[in-house]
Amino acid sequence: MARQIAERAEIVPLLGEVFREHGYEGASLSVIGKATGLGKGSLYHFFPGGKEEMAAAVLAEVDAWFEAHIYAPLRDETDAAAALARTTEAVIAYFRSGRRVCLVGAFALDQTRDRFAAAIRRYFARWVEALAEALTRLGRDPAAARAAAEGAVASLQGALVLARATGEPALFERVVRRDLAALLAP
Amino acid sequence: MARQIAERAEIVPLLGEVFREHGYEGASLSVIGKATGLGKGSLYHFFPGGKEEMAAAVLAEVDAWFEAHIYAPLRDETDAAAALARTTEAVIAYFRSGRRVCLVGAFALDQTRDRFAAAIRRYFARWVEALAEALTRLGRDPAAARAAAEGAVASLQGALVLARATGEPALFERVVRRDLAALLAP
DNA sequence: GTCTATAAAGCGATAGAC
DNA sequence: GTCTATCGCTTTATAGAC
Repeated sequence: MARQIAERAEIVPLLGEVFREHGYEGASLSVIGKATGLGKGSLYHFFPGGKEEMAAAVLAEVDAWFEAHIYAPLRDETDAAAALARTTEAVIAYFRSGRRVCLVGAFALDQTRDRFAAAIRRYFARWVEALAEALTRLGRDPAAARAAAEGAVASLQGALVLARATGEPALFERVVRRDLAALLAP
Repeated sequence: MARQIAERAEIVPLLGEVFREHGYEGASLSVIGKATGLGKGSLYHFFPGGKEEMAAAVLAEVDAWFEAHIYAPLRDETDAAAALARTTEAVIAYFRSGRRVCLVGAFALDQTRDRFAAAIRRYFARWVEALAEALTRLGRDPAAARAAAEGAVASLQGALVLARATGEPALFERVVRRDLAALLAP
C-alpha cells in the first residue's frame, strides 16, 4: 500500500502545524515524519534543502494566504469598514480562535529570525501597511492610521501569546474584537 | 587560573540571556557553556537537574523581579497613576527598549510551555491581576479594569514580537507609551 | 515515490581526575 | 569547583534498494 500523499502542496500545511507547535528547533525530522506520515526519503524527495526548505515553503504559503485574504482586501476594497470587519473574522478563524499560534511571530522571537529575516519582516510590514491603508480610507490621517495599525497588529500577536500562555484561547477573540471596535469607532 | 564565577546567582542572569536569544530547544549546553564560560562539569555542579533546572532557575528569578518591581507596586502603592507610570518605565528598561525578548512569552509559544506551564501561567495571570488592581484603584469598574489590563499586557507582548520581527526596537517603546497614556486617560 | 540503512555530527548527561 | 573524556541517544542528511 503506497502513500496517499503525492504532492508537495498537500504536505506544506502539515509542516505548518508542526512548526507552529514545536518551533523551528523543536520540529525534528522524526516529529515531521510522524505528522506527515512520510519517511525521511520522501521528505527529502519533496524538499531537497531539508528542514530549512520546508520552513521556507510554509512561510511562502502563509504569505500567500495573508496576501489573498487579509492584505489585498484591506488595501483594495471600497468599503474599508466592511473589509476591516471581514478580515478580522478571517484572522480569528485562521488562528482557530486563539488555539493556533502565529508561526511568523514564533520564528521572530529566537535565532530562527536570522534564518528567515526577510520573510518575517515582510509579513509584519505588509500587515501593518495594509491595515494603515484601510484606516486612512476610513478618514484617519496617515500618521494616526499607521500608529493605530501597528498597535492593532501588536495587540493581536500578544493576544496569541497570552491565550496560549494562560491556556485560555477565548482571550484572543476577546482582545481582537475589542480592538476592531476601537478601530472602527475611535 | 580558576574560574571567577563561584555562585549560582551570578550564572542565572547569563542563562536568562541565552534562553531569551535561542529559546529552550536552541539553547544547547555548548552555547550555554560559551555564554557562561563554564564547562559542563561546572554547570552540572550548580544545576544537577541539567537544562531544565537552569531554565526553572531563570523563570524563578524573572518571577521574583516582576513581583518586586512591577506587581507589588501596582497592587500596593497609594498613588495608582504614579505606580502605573513608574512600572511602565521599569518594564521598558527591563526589555531594553524593545531589544530584549520576553522569556516567558517565548517559552509559551512552543512545546516548552508544557514543561513550565505553571510558572508561565502564573507570570501572566499575576501581571494582569496587578494591573487590573491598579486600574480599579484609579476608578475603573473591576470588569473594565480587567479587560483593559489584559489588553495592555497583550499589547506589550505583541510589541516585543513586532519590534524583534521588524528589527525596529523603537516600536516597542512607542506602543507601550501609547498604551500607558490610554490607560491613564480613558 | 517511498522505504531502510547508514554516516557524521551534535545532543544532554555522567564519571572521575585534579 | 572545574576540567576532559566518554557514554548513549538523537539529530540532519545521504545512499541505494525497491
